Amino acid sequence: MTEVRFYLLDLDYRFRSGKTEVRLWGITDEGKRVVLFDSSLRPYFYVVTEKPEFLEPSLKDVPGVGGYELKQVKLFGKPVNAFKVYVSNLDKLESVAKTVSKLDGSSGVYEDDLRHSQHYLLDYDVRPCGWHVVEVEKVDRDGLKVDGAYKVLTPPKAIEHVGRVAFRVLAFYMVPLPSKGSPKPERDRIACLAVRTNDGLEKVLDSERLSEREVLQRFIEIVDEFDPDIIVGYGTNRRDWEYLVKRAKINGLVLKVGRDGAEPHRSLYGHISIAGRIALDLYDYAEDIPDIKIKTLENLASYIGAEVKAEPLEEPDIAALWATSEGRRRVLEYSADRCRLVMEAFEEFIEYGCQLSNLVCIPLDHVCTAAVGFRVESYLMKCSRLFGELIPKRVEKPYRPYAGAIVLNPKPGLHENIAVLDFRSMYPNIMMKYNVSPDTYVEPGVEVDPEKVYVAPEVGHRFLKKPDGFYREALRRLLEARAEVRQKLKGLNPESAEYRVLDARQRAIKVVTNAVYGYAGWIGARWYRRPIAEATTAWGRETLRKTIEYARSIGLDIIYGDTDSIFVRYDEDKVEKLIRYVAEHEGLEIKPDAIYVRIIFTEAKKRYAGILTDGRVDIVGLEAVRGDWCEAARRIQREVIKIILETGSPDRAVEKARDLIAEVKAGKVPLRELVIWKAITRPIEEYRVRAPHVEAAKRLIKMGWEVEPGDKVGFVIVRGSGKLYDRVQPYQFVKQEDVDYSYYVENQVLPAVLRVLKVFDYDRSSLETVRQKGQMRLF
DNA sequence: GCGCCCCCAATACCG
DNA sequence: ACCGGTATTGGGGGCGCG
Repeated sequence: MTEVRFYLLDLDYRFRSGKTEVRLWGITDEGKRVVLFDSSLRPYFYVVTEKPEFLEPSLKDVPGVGGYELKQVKLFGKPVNAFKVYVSNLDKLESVAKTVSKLDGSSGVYEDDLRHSQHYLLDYDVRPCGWHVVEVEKVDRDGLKVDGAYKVLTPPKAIEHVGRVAFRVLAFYMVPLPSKGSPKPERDRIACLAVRTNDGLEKVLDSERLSEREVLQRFIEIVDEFDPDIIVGYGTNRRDWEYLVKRAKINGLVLKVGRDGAEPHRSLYGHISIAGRIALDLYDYAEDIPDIKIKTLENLASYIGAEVKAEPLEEPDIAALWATSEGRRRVLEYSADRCRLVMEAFEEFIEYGCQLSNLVCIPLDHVCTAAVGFRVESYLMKCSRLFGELIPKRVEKPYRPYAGAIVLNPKPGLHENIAVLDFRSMYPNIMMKYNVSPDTYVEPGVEVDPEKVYVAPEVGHRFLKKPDGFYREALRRLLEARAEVRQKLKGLNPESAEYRVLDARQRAIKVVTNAVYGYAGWIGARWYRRPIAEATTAWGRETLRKTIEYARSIGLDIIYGDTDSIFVRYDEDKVEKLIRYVAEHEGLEIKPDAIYVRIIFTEAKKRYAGILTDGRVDIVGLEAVRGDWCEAARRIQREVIKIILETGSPDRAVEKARDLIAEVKAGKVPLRELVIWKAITRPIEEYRVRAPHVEAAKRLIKMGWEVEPGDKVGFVIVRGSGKLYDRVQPYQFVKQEDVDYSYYVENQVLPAVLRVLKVFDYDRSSLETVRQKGQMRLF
């Protein structure tokens, strides 16, 4: 018997010699790559019953049931009896559960909808991207690409951090050679494949110097020799892995890159899995960053501050470039550069990814693709075990909207010295304060001593004051963990490795904390309870109203407010007084978040721009920060805002605006700045209207390009007659001379600029005419 | 046939 | 495949006008 300390990379399971065997893929504290086999968890599900003695005889007779035990568990906080039913053959679990659910005396089956590996993570003290200690015995298991294989004798135990894990990381970037439109693996071969490892290997496999078969062969060999723990790329879940697998097949090869010799495969959740390794797609990372409007690798690179060295290429140009030796050189350079960017972005991401994976208990490759709701849910599932809560099924419920937050009408104009006061984590703290939780909710009609419940304003939902609800406990753990991490951060050097880890940890905790309220109101949630979300926003509105009322009563001038914030004319003493009041009377923390030296409000809510004490300009909600306005309009609006905020003089902004507008009018703007990007949100045939971006998408599709929901299409408005949708072209096909500049002036730049200038009583006539040498020049 | 008004679908933002 | 609140644009229909 030996003791092994290991970091868990990934886990999967197999049916093997009559048992369901979980495979834990990890790295030991000695840097050995290992796999641990654990067959101790028998597949199971629960059946809830009111009359166990009535259900038991028939349960006994159900074929496939391999034992059961009666348990006291909870369902939405309500104690219930349930049999934990073991099933010897995992494949039969579904059908056995179905049979059992129909037995007389059954009040429903639970947890039959969880995968075996999920049960393993829930029931054992095991977390992905975390360290564990385990008692094992060495076994022989051929054909696995590991330094050691072990049988688990007693289930692993999570332990505190042992040391840094030194992952072996391989980045790759594939360039296909499309013949028409989007590249198709059945038709179009690979041009080149750039590979790079974090121990210094850099290679571009060129299908001109080698054959495509040799390129793929070499790639498989590199994976085999280097034996990476993580393989990372950009757009790999959606395209590259499937492409490589298919091209390999066409070339008579099998893309054996798994540590068990298997090919990559698509998992139940949509991402690509590679046995024993983590397949990461940084596209998913980019998707999580709202500041990146168009999710290209270049934009991700510039977001993280990485330098793009090779000239970006457009996919339609690849084939033509590949035909010449000079062009080919450029493609090769491009792929190598992109591969480097993938590796740099990986470095930026990995700490956060691991922390998130560990926190919510979803393996790293899957946590990246998982939507926020599922991350929260996974966290709650792990917490639910501490409560003896059964995990509810996802059941379809009708959508019923409910009231949300308050937004105040701003006072339009230019204001000076404005402080923004924010509630710290308002919704999570409200949920904790009033014990808002699925298991403390008292249904209408149930009689309870009014002293024992909190009653939400406006909506009247009731929640037991005691005991602590499941959400209260789950949120408390998050808030306390974050506070603890932030405390530790204070004493650390921001450059240190430990700081980076802990900072990533606190960011991960924050993301999950802030999503719990939204989760509770999501009809797809296992723990969906509309009254929970409804009560939370009701208390939120009440809290903000009371705060505003008090602020006014002490003479603070309120300029604006949204959900959990108020903007007031900064008066230090009064602000202090307000903070104390909120702490004492609401039990919540409000803090000055920012102070604007100057701030502009239009008539509209959720749109303003201000300059901070350090000179930074903040733009919120306006066209300048929207991805669906062309860059020219955004840039000119940004310029106007900047001048007004820095100088306080709208006049000067108007002058500058005239010049910039004249440039657009004269066509002195790069085409790139005229592209309008809009997302396609559904299959194209489902659109009921002829919108410009939809027409642009249709044109792309006609030319062999794939446009799927979630993709953004870039289009330009060209000269001609008819509706806009008659004059729209995908930007790739537009020549500068065809551009309809007057559209851009009238419908993009002027609206964006006037939005701001109207606040100062300018209208389009102030921008329209430019007096020059005594002459009127009209647009 | 044209301009005007209103409504609606669609998108992206804020917190 | 996280919530509700919000602003905005462009399409399209109905209406009056002559």
